[in-house]
Amino acid sequence: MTDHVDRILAQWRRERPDLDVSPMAVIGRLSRAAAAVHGRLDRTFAAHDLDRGSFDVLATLLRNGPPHRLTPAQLAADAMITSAAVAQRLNRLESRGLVTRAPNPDDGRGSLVSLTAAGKAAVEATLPAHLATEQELLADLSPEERETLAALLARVFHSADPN
Amino acid sequence: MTDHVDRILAQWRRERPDLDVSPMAVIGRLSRAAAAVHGRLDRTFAAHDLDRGSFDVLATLLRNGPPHRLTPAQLAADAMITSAAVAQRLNRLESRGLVTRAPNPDDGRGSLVSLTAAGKAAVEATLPAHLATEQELLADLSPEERETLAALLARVFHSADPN
DNA sequence: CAATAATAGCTAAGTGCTTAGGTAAATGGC
DNA sequence: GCCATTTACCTAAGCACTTAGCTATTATTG
Repeated sequence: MTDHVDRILAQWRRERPDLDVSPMAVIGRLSRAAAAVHGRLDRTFAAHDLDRGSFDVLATLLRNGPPHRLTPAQLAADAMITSAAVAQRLNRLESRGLVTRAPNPDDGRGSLVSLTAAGKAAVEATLPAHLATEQELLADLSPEERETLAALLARVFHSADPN
Repeated sequence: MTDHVDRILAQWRRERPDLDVSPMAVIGRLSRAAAAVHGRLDRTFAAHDLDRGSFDVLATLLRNGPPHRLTPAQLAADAMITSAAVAQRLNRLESRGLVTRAPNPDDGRGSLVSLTAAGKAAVEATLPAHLATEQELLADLSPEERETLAALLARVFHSADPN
């Protein structure tokens, strides 16, 4: 019942009993859980010749519905990354023929990114395995516990990123 | 009461009602919460002329107690990173005079990393602000909720990284 | 309506990780 | 006691992000 974070806390309490290190119990486990989960998800993506960033872009285009077309700025906001990172993800995806870029007829500065048939096929082939991996990661939690965890994480997110 | 992840789930349910996307509610919020929390923590580190990786190494040495000395392998295991990443963190810290490397008398292959006085001062100066930031991130959660969150995250971690 | 400011998207350079692969020392089997 | 294997640590190269800074277009404002 005692994990790595428990041992870290015990060390702090021994060396610095004057400090309240209790928040580390939560934040430390948040970091480690996210890192471990990402490692596991990445294995599934790699098994389908994708990486997390590429899947993220393709899935965003797919779930937005036909005609599976978004601006780079929309993709950046959705993925919580910079527009420069989106440009580089799109370079990779475009060179693999999974998306195409076309000028935006409504805005001469912008472009529109579309899912190709191959891109749609790639994301649709990966999606069930990805969801199965996520199910597997949550298999030990009851529906109520999942609900609780999601709600608590949403509140932490809000504290870290108000607005 | 509806956040970005809720909107993502609604899109999936409209486009792909055949799929059970419920695990995304948890995993998506875990990713986003961790990213937002890291962003907030990094601001505090930057305000004290450190980055997360450097602070992590210095704090690990400090909380292990006198003589504040560990092997690179111990630091790698603690931080869940490769030994190559530790070597690079140590290069940076050593060049700033915050740690020193010395040959390990008990093992000719290895070295021992020690916190310098300047390194100890740097981490001790940063620690209270770091803990205050963590407290701030959890301010909206009751002690019971923090306990619940930590326990649920520990179980997710265990599913993602058994052993 | 011209000048200024803001916006969209890109490339280039910097950062910190990973994987790959090298060297040197310790360990284990025979 | 030797040789093969393992271990500890490192550098180098690759990767995906960030920040900085560019160009082109659109929006604003006097």
